[in-house]
Amino acid sequence: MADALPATALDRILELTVLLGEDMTAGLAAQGLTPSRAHLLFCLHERGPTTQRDLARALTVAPRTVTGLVDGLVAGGFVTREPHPRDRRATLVTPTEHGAEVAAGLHAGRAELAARLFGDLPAPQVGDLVDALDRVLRRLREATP
Amino acid sequence: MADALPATALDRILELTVLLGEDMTAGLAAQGLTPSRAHLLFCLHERGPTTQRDLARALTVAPRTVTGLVDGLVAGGFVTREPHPRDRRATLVTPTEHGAEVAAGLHAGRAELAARLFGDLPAPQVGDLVDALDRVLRRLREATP
DNA sequence: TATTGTTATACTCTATAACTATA
DNA sequence: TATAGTTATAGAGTATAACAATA
Repeated sequence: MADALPATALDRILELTVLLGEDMTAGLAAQGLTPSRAHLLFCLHERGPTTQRDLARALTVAPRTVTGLVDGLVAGGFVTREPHPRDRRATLVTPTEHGAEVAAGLHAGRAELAARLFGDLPAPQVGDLVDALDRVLRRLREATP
Repeated sequence: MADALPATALDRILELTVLLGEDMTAGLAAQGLTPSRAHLLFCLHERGPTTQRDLARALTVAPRTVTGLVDGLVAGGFVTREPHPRDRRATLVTPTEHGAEVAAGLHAGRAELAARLFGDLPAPQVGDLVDALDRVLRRLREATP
């Protein structure tokens, strides 16, 4: 029991991971999205219409996985598959109006959650927290390249 | 762009979530475990031989899910199903010698990871980090009961 | 010949419902 | 009647391999 502080810090982060995951998954489910589909939709929101191939690369996921995710998003009315104007093999996954609104909402929701979690803290404390997390992230990347 | 600091803090935590998850999943996979199976094995390590029913309660998971997880752990030689001494309906999931060793290793690995991430930081800084995370966790629990 | 997206197959995790054996 | 664990079925996410159409 010489130094339990690091272990406590890790415990808190793991707990935060779980709670944050549950919170976000529940919020997404309320809109008819799974985390993976939301990730794809969000990606689309940033990049505009994109081929499935490029989506697979952007999400570091197998092409087959994108087929399934897009199938689900099409069924839910979030995106459509449009023909690529110059490559008849490819399809351009394109957000519908509804999909674009939801994606914008996700973006706003993220800022809202951040405000809920950190908005009340004095800025210097949030700054210190960010610095500490940066250090931890750096160490994690060093050991796991 | 009035106050991007909370958003940055959330970004860091989400990134940490992803990296930590990958790091742990890879470590578990190297030992032939998935995260869910490791969770069950770890639970068993803390409680000793346990019925599947109680495992389902402890992991907040459907009984059927426990059947599948235990099937996998039995196939991997981590646990066995032993008859319950007083209730012939129930089985006591029991770690094998190998399973107990792996579980102990998981425990040690967690402390190691904590040291890797936070061991070099001065104790007061780690303390501040824990405090900040506690505050965030409290807010998350308040809003999501 | 290389690339895009598909079908086919398989595995993990999860859930609900119906069933068996036991309490 | 209630409980423990199973089978049966289902759906999400992921992966690999083989294949079609197109480049």
